[in-house]
Amino acid sequence: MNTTSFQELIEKEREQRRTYILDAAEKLFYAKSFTGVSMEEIAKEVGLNKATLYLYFENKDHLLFAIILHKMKELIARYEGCRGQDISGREKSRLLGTTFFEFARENPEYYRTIGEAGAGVFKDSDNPVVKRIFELMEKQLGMVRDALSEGIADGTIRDDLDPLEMAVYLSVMRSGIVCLPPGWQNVLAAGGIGFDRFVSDYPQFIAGAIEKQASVPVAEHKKKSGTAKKG
Amino acid sequence: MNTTSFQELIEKEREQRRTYILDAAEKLFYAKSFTGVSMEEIAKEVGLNKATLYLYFENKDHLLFAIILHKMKELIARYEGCRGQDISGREKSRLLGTTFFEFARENPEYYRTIGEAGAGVFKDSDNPVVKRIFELMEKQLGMVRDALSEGIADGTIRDDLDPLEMAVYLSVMRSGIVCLPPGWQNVLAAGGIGFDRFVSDYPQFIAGAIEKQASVPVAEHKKKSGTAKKG
Amino acid sequence: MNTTSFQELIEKEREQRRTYILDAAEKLFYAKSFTGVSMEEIAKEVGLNKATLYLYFENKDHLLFAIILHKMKELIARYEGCRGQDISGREKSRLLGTTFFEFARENPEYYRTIGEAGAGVFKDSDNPVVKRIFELMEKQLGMVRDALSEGIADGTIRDDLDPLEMAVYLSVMRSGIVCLPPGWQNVLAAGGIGFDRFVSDYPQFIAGAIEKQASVPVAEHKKKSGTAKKG
Amino acid sequence: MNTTSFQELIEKEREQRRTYILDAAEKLFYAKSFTGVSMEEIAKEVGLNKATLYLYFENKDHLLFAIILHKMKELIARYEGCRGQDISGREKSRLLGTTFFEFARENPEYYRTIGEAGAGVFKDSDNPVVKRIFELMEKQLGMVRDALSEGIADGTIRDDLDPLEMAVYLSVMRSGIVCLPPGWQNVLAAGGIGFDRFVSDYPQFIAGAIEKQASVPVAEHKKKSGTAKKG
DNA sequence: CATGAATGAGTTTTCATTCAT
DNA sequence: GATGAATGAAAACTCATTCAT
Repeated sequence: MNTTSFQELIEKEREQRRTYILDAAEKLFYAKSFTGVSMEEIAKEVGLNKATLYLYFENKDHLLFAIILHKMKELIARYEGCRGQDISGREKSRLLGTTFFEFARENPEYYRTIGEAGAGVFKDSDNPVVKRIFELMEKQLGMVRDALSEGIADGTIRDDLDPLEMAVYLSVMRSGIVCLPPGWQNVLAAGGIGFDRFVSDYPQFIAGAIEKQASVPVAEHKKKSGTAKKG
Repeated sequence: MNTTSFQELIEKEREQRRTYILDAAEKLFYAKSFTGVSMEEIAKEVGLNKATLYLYFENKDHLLFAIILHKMKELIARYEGCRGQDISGREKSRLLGTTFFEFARENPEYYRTIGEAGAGVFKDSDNPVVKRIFELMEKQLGMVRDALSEGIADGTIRDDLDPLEMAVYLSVMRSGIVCLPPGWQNVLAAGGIGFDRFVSDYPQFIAGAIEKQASVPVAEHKKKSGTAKKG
Repeated sequence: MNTTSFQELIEKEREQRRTYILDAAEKLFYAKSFTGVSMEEIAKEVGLNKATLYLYFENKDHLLFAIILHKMKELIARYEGCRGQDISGREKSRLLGTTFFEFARENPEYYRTIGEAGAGVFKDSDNPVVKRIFELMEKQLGMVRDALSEGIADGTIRDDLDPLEMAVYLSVMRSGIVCLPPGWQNVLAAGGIGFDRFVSDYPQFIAGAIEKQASVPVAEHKKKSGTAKKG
Repeated sequence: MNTTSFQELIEKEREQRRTYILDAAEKLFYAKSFTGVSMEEIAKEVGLNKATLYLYFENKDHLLFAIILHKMKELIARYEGCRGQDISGREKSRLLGTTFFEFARENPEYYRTIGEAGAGVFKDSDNPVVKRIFELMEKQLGMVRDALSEGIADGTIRDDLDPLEMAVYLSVMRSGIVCLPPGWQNVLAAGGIGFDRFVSDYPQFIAGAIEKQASVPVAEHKKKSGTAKKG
């Protein structure tokens, strides 16, 4: 019995070719930058004619969009893998963070690339692909927010801030870390702190910002007025 | 008595013209983007010949460098204005944060612009100007770190993390916030959280991450299995 | 009884598809221009593959040729409909003119399109299709000429000019009118003369150029020096 | 005494270079067609870099515009040379016609070229250059109309048609003649009528269409049936 | 017959940069 | 010092056309 029709085979092959192109483009974008790579180069890399690329992607922008879409879906899939576990909201949030950093380590140049491509690429917000990207962004943030909401409900996450807001703080932080500009990276290194340690110390740093505290932190004390400098 | 020599006068004029050019370039870069603006446009804006720009700046890149340098110096100057106040390290750190956000609000496009210009601009790290920029980055971070160190010393800042590391976490967070990508900004807005609130809530969020805690946070507990949801 | 063989059926279908393509191409050419329309667009319009078009027309040029051929045949058919009427050569010539303008009004974009496509399309004058077009041009002109000849014979058309030559003058004029460039059209409009009036006044204008005059026109006389202004 | 300032010299040189470019472009456009010539070719022809062309003309279109403008001005200048002569309106109109054909013979490819370029080039009717072209068109037509008006006044031109309308008829005819498509040209040749004769016979042809007639033309009469349907 | 895929050659335009004056 | 002129290199995108299936 023929389970895959001829049509499906054709379609599959086409999809594969698209993937080849995408992979080549991705590789080149990472090596240089989005604007730094020409369609010509990409074409040469895949061994296709420049014009052929336009049969698969209507735009240079759309190449980037496709990459972004792909990566977002992958990350969301991993996030979804974290669902349904019997853990506290706090744990779940941490798990999402770990998942993210794992993903980022596997795609070290991805975030830098889209950061540099700049928001200008998404200018045409009517474009369905751009819309889809925004939707996925929302979905991703929503998953982080949901974990936090659970944590608020189960008392493991602070309840004095909006969970969506916190989700964005966390996301900003996480992507900021994986995109750490070389200047800062150098300073850290000069201070004896490698990038890996920087990443692995992060959960400890952020914990206090999101967990529900048993009691109030040590009160502020004026350096001046205070007789005791430290206690 | 003529205290300024002829040479100095010449020099001063030259400096002034440099500033004119820089101002024009800045304005245009913000309005479009670094790559989106041509030397031609800048020249037209200042009313000079395109070639003349090259008498003041060896490169288009150097225009950007000069802007960055200028802004960094300005911010550092403000940071320095925070020194010598008789406040706790915690307070000082907060003050630096506030200073930063104030500065960012006054230069709303600056961070976006250099973010989009991308790290690629700094490729030539042998260039003395690039080196200088990296030095100032280090200096800036150093000032944040110093405030944190003071806080560690006076017991207002947690002492289980390296202050330099924390300084970078904070910087990442702060610049991430002021460069919040439109996608996330939209999601926040959809959730009823305006950008201003997002910025002003930030200190409350981050406080727990940097302050010294009086006691351990609430322990993790199983969400489901736990009889008590919240204790 | 089956009078049409299988072969003929096939042929008929093929002819039909050719017509579909032609119609689509015509429509698009009129809407934009010959060069402004791509084979891709035409293919999409008919719902066929681009390559398929080349099974029916060896060239993009040949698409235009076929359209021209078709239109010429149609016009010739109408011209032929004017034959055999019991009217003077003068009347017949006028009738042909009316027929032409009627045809032009029904195909408002046709003449503009081929005008813009330019004579360059017919460069390859060895091509049989191009030859055929030239033949039909000749035939068309011949019909106008014949009407004029009849008129010369019956005394309704001036006899001091070669009828073929006059036929070309008339044709030039007619096609010039239906292709009136927008610039002139605007000037006319500004002078209060609409295009329709311009067309309908034409016969009155041209009449004097072709009819046999009973007597010599008023002699030229000096405007200023002349004592008598008009004789 | 220096009557031409340095500025003027510079300006003059620039103008000269513009003219060089224009001449080259004109030559090439005539040899092929407007769309058939690339900026590259033009640049090569003048021995300049492609980019340099854009310093003198903002567009490929503007190259054509400049050529058109130049030619129109030249023709208008010649038309103006026909003014103030002490001749009848009829004579003046004829003179303008002769002037036009002379001009056209000196610029044999010009009219064909702009005809083929098509009205599409003037799409952007807001463009000041396009506007200027339209103005000159109007001016040109106006001059023909004025001659006819004079003729109407002095009784040498028929007075039953609007002079502007007649001016357009004449202009259509004239430009149609100089742009005579090769197909028709061939037919004429086959009939033993060379292009030159075709042009030189034209005044005789058109005379009856514009001159005031002393009497009514010979009435129509039925060719065959003879008895006269119309009396 | 029909088509999906592929392409080579081209097009206009842009830009940072240099150099003679 | 300032500039008008010039340019080489590139870049994104298009299109008529071919060919294997």
